[in-house]
Amino acid sequence: MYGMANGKRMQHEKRREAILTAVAPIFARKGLHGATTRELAAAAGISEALLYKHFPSKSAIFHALDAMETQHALPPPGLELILHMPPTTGRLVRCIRLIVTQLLHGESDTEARLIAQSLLDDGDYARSLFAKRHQQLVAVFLDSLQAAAKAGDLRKGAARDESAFWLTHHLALGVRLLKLPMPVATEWQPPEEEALDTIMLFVLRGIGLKNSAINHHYVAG
Amino acid sequence: MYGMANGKRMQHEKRREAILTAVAPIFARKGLHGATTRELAAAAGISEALLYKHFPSKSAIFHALDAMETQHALPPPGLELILHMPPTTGRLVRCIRLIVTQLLHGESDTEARLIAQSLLDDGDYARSLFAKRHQQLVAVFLDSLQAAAKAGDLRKGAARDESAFWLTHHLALGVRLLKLPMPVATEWQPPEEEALDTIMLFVLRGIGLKNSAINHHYVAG
DNA sequence: ATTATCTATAGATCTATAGATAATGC
DNA sequence: ATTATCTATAGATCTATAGATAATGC
Repeated sequence: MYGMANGKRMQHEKRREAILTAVAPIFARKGLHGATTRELAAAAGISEALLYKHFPSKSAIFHALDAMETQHALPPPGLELILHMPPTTGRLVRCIRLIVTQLLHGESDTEARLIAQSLLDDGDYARSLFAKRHQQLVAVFLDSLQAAAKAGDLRKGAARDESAFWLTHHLALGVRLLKLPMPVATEWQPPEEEALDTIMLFVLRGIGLKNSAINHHYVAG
Repeated sequence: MYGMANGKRMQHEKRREAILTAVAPIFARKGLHGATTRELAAAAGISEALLYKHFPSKSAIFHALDAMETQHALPPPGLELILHMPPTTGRLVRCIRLIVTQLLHGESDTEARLIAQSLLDDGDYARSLFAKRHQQLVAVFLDSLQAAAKAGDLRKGAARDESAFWLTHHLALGVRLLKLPMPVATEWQPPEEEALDTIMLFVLRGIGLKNSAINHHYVAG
């Protein structure tokens, strides 16, 4: 019984990608050390030997996966739109909504788990993913924050630097990570739409927007 | 060369605790599956065989560790004080500061990692830890929020339910988890005091406190 | 006499490779 | 003829246990 098991033979490059895609949930759940080559091969529907035709070691697969995920990390839908808007309070609100929804709903469990795994390890993956994702977004955020300040939409004492961006980011990421296990790890479990709304208002107030600006630029739901 | 290696012989119960304490950083970093019994024994300074005199399996050690950490989870210093204050805006601010500092500075890397490991697994540990830690605190928080509302210290639209508590909690936890890897996984890296201050102000605004109330009840640094 | 501890090891599992086979492409 | 794939397996490591020894407590 030598030869192919399932009759599907792929080109080298295709197979390589298929492996990385299939293997992601395993690494995401168990981490580099917890995942076994047997599990990885089973998930990819191939023999363990074939894994090693494509990668020299288990950790090479893991790092190739990180690289692929980073490369495939698309700018969130809606970024293009925002990039070409003039800097205003309205753009600031859209920018924040973008960050929050991307982390909260735009990310699969597997992606979120890979971030958490990275934080428990050397952080390389999280760092390069954030760098790639938010490079443009931070600039847009700061521009718009500046504009909001000039328009008089910020309360006294509101921060004008990137801290507001990163607190928004970290809050959304924190909420996302706490939703990972089943059942969820927190008592606070509102339905999706309500959660988004609550977080958005918390953040908009948190960065120092006045009520008038919030009411004008943010529409719930 | 049979017998003792380091000449230290302990009573059963003492040794059990010593094992769990010594083993915590290993499980925290590598997780249940990533840690090997060899590493665990080495960390505890004993033979692998002795591990199995105290616990029936590796995962039993892991769960015993979770149980110990949950049990040892002390109410944060300062809780006692707050419990006996009358519900006011001032108490609300102290309560928030307590949550934030406990997560941000009151928690070792090992403890924070165990939480993250739990979120990647079944979440049981995180859930029971939070339940134990915050049981009293949530009630205090809600009381005080109510009082702040009555005193006219809340802006229009501010939430009156536990969502404010949990967003505070999740933000602080998120920031803490992102600080785990070396180097840190985020571009935003202010010194400790500045970070605390920035987060506190973000949260106090986020839950809807008016500027007057913030200025009156929160003193930076 | 009891018990805390060790060394040694069995058996399972895991990582990685060698060598064979079947599908593809010329 | 090349290459994608498999089976089989070596060698390392891992989990857990058996059986021996040394310290403690009576």
